[in-house]
Amino acid sequence: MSSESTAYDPGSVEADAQAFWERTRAFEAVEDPSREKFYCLSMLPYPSGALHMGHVRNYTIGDVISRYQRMLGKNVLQPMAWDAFGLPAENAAIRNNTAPARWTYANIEHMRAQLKSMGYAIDWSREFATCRPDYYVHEQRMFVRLFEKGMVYRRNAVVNFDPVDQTVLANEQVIDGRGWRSGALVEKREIAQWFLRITAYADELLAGLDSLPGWPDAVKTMQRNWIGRSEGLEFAFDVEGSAEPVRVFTTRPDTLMGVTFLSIAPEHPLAQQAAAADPELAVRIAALKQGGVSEAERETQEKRGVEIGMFATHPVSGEALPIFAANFVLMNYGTGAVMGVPGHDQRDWEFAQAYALPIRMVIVSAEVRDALAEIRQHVGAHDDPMQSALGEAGAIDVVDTGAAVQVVQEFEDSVANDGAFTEQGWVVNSGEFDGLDYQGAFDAIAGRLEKEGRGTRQVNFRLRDWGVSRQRYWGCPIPMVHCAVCGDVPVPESQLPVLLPEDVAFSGVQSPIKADPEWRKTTCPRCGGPADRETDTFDTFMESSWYYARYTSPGAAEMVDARANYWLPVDHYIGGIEHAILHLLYFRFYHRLLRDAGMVASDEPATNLLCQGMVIAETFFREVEIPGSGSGGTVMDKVWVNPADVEVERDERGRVTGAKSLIDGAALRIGGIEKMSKSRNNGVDPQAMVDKYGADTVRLFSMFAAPAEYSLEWNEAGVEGMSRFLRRFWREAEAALAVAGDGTQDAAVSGAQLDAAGQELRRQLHETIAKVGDDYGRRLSFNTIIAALMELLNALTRYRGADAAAHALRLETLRAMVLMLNPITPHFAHRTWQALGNPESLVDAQPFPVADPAAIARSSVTLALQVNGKLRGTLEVAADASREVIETLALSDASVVRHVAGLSVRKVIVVPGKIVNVVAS
RNA sequence: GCCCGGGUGGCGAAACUGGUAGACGCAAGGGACUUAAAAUCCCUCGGCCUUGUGCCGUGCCGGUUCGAGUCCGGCCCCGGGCACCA
Repeated sequence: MSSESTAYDPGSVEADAQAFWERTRAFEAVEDPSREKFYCLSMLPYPSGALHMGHVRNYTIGDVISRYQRMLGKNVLQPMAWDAFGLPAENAAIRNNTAPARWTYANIEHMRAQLKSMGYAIDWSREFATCRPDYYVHEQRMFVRLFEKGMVYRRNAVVNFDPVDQTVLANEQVIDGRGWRSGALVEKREIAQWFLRITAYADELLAGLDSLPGWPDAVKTMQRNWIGRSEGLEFAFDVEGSAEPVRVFTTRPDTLMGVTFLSIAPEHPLAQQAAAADPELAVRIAALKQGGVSEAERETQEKRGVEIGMFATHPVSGEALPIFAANFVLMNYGTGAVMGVPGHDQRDWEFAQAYALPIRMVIVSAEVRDALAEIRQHVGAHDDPMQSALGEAGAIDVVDTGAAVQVVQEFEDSVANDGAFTEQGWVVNSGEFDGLDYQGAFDAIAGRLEKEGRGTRQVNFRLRDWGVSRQRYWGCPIPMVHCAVCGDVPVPESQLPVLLPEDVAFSGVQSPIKADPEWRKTTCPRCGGPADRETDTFDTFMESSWYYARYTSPGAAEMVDARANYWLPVDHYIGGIEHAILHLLYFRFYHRLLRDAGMVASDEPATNLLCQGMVIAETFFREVEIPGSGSGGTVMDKVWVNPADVEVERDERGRVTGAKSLIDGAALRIGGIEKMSKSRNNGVDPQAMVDKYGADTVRLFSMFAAPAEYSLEWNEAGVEGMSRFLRRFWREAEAALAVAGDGTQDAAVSGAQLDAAGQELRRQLHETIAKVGDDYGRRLSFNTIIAALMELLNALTRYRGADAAAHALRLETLRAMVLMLNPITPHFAHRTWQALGNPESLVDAQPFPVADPAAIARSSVTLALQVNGKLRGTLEVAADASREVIETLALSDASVVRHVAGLSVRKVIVVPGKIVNVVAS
């Protein structure tokens, strides 16, 4: 920009600014204990091929926070890396007949260039890819050290198994209970896997949530529920004809007398014992293993059970209880067995209905308890009140107890017909425990079983240990050796890393390191005899659990070095809400592992967290006929058309009435707004948007269109609106410079020199400065920042002042606006800042503007005037007007007088600076 | 099924601590400028009617309050997660 008129050309503006930042190494962060640090971290991308809008949104939010903190004078670190191991590389390798490594590295090159074109203030000197040995060697070393500490163990666990392809499937690869490639019904299969003892930290991970005021409540609540601390009783049922009892855990020992059956996992030893003795039963039990392992599938599939022909003994009543192997009980979780209380657990209730098992009510509401007590007075204390109430109702004095009998009858009907009574209540039908409340019955029943040596009170967690074994190739090799003599032996640190070969032929049927008989051959580090390497690789959550720490210490010989404690914990972490539980829990867990290894000094990895919403877009499709399977007919299928190739049609009120293809003009159907995805072909390519409008416009739109936490609907007309705003700003600055010369003169303005319109503009400027600073720093409300700056530009455009003071005010306003816009549109700000007469670069810690309190002060305020809470007008009063004065003015207002006519005024409520409400009746 | 969110004009949204619902932007309609187009500028824009400082209106039903988009109870719908997608 110069004093002669030029159009805003984002291409050259952005290229210049990016070249300047690169040349001056503007964003390379250097540890400096004399300065306050700010570590701003965005979740690292998986290099899937090309940047998508979700990345753009995530990294723009992080960049805005980073650049704002930098303007506050902080020493900001904003790094980037690549979460480079994972399943998609294997799928792409099969599709493209290439090695996963090559595909991954090519994607990284492409996506890095795309990120750079967005102008993010990233310290690229700290970049890494997690698939490189110099990254994963640290992970392997950590693992063998954790093994020595007893934090790692190996046991059997269930996986999805495709019986046709003979492979383990990820949950994502199981669709409607079938393998995604073979279509075969998936089965559960047990295989040996490695686990990290995250449950050893369950209490701490739970308690630590209270020390995170900067995390969203939704995330903390989800994590609390996921960890799921509960207090209960673990106890044993003796089994007739078996030496081994069945152990169960329950949070509801008060319902013990309502147990009418037991459910065990199909893999439970007792089920296996029964199966071994009866081939037909073995087949039926094996059939229960059908279906995937995911909780969602398990909980929504039909509850099925097989009676195994064995009976457990009720520990109090001695009653024989049938034992079922059931598809909803998993061997991995808890004891692999649960007690069945159909009266008070909904799943057990449904199971009992399906298998005609008795439903016994042993807990009732207070109302029913009272009704039973009333009936008891009439039938005598020696009788079972419920039996009497129901069985001998006719014999009871109907006048006195009819209502009570009805209450009990309705309760019983509801449990019999509508479902279990799952609330806590009072115990009935339970002999010596009758009349106790939840806690009383818990203590009495737990106490009795403990005294008999049959059970113990236990704190139980829903959280399970972290299974880190994956039967895949493209991951970090697990550094263990299996020796026939010595068992499982960790690879000595001196022999690390265990390298993953990258130059492999990959068919997808089996991992190359499993297929290659040579790769696994090694010698036992302990006895020197022949041994096999572990051929499983780590869960890729392992890499993403500690990458944030590695950024602080590039090149360190260990995971991190002393630099980590300068930067950590992360001051602001930004990523998608879909990571609320798994990633963010592993992240918090791993930080504690680092702490307990003496590598970091803090307890939590990040003090503030922002979870951004998804990016969504309209979908369009046309229906086509494709040949149907089988007898030669056709079926309708949908062909999805990208929004970039669609023109929507509207009626004269702006409502969408239809859509047609820009390619062939064909009419299209509108499929609704959904998450951007390949399957719906509604992804909008960020690169195309940057090429067309410039990165600043794309950044501006993605920050304006919705609050960071909400879904963001991509809408190209909206992008054009953002482009218009920047062009208007550019023109306004040019016009100001055309009058004011080169803009170097002092722009300081005192309110006294300005006319009323100038004072009003200056007030709005400083109110905007105050609001925008608050929105950036405290509220993280970026859309309202942009709206406020648009309002200010509208006001500036309308301002007609023409004297020297007015021109100075224009420059003051424009300079402040450039600074306020800088975090969001940094290229644009870089150029306009210099044009406005500032020789220094904006990026060099220009302080964020500070509001002038004198400009904001008001002499009068406008109050809303209400009668009985309904708006009846407004009232202009002096800012320091007393309550009495305001009341008097309000009651004499013509509109108020009219609306209270015929009523008497009861009171007048005055909320200073806001409203006056006259209450009349 | 379970856990966590969300629902405000034709659309994205704003209303921050219970205090003037719809700022800002998009779309649409009308106008100006222009040979024309683009660009730009101006006006209108929740619904209803009796056009009034009128009535109704924040998913639905009920409650608390002088006052509810905001708080409470119940329901409906949509989205995220559910441990091997990342």
